[in-house]
Amino acid sequence: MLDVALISNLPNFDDFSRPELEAFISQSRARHVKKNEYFFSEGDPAECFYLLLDGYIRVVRISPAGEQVIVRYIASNELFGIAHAIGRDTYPANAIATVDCVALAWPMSLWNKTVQKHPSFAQVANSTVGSRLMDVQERVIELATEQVEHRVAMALMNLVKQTGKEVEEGILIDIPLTRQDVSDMTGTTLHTVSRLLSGWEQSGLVKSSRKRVIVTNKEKLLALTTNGR
DNA sequence: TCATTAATTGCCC
DNA sequence: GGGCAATTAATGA
Repeated sequence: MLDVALISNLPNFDDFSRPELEAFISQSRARHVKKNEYFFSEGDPAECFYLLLDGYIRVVRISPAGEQVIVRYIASNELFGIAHAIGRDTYPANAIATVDCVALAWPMSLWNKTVQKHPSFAQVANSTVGSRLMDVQERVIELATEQVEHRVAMALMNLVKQTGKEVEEGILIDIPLTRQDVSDMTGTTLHTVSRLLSGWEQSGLVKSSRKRVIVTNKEKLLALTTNGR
């Protein structure tokens, strides 16, 4: 089976034997979701957990004021929709395909069994939950205390880490990314983001065009994330 | 080509 | 910095 070769190297499956892995995968269903369509919405019953094979997903919540907030992006080979790992039976946010995506979906009823039987899987699940929690906490502090310029620089660096792709001019953030998206991540407005990016483009830190951002000077951008004032 | 969606900029708070 | 409006640019049907 093609899928086995694709994922057998992931740390999630270190302690699966080949037949175990094949059996596990045979219980999943491949789900293709087109750009801008939903894997699931906030509050939906958490019927499945997923492993993203290809694409990028943005995790979005709607604030009480009705504004959309991009909580994070999910890249390929990450688990998502793992509501049971945090003791929920509904999904805590919307998961929207940023580009065309392919994921494997397992019925949530398999979650407990899998975690109990396979420490490697449990460990990846735990560290996924843990590092996402850390991210959220860091961002709450950031939003409350840091300058906008600092936050935007931080958001771009995180995207570089997750989705960065080497190109001639620098590192491309490999998802369609609008100014609006960046402002939804950093709690600013698209205007401010546009102005910041224009300024950075002038000084040679980034290069941007419609839905595309290339970081041309990672060091300087990184410097903005550490002092920022 | 036209309609839609994104991005920029200037002005004011 | 944010909000708004006008303008321009890119894109996809």
